[in-house]
Amino acid sequence: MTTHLPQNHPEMPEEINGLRMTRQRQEVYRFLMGERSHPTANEVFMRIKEALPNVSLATVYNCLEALVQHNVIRQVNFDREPSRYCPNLDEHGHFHDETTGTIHDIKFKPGINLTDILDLPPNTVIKDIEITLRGQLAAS
Amino acid sequence: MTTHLPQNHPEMPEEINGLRMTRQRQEVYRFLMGERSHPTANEVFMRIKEALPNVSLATVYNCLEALVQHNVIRQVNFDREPSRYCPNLDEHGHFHDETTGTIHDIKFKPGINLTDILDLPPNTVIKDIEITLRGQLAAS
DNA sequence: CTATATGCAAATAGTTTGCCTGTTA
DNA sequence: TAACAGGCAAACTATTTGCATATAG
Repeated sequence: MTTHLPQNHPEMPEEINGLRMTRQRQEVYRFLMGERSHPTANEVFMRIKEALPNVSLATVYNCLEALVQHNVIRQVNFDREPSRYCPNLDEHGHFHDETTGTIHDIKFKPGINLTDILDLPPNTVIKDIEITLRGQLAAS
Repeated sequence: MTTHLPQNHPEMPEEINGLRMTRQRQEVYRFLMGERSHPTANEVFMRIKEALPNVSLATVYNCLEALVQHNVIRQVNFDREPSRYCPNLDEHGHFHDETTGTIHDIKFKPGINLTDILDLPPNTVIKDIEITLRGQLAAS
């Protein structure tokens, strides 16, 4: 039975996409990688406090922003609700099930290129696309 | 030269989609209908103050929410920025040009049904779809 | 030793709420 | 006259910032 966590996770690289992986960033990243629930900053905070009791919410925000800026995770926004974070870097959308409050990744059907269906002005450089759906997942 | 606006705009119906069109809601709605710039609540507020000097920002928020709830206008959110409001009820997306800060409606190419390209779970009832793009509109 | 990251508390900004008054059906 | 809408200020909440300390290259 271990009483203390090691200072660093051995399987965690020192850097991801040029971002130095400090202990706090490691915990944030590790937690997100194992989650499909698209947690909020506060949920990440609550969870990694178990491993890092002194971590602050501001640091969690800083870590999340650093990871987003370095394309390690994605930030997902639903209306005016708190931002959520997603480890899935594939191009995909998000479905917000109003009944349960859960969020599901939505893939595109194979062979679909999103820009093909949008009537974009010429010479447009798209940096990011966000597709969010809201509705209900009826019981089958 | 008119010195005062009439109490109500003659061309404005008393009700839209079951929503009673008070003087404040009329001004908010009329302004939005003539705008393609997707104004924020504060921009609406600044503008309709010209016609209604005593209007309050809270009332503008209330009017906007009432209009959104009754499907008279749409609310558009970009990341964590202030909500914007759009009089275009057709299914469409929004492109945020980072260079100018402007927002453009993006139509879908003809014959495209959005749900056709999404790999949705069965029995899903979609209430709302939001597509937002961020990027740059290069000078042609 | 210099830059960067953390922790904490305070500040910020958009939005909402409470309460009282005014208006409308 | 009962329900709803408006105006104002205060409250709320997610997020950011300033600053002092700690850590890393």
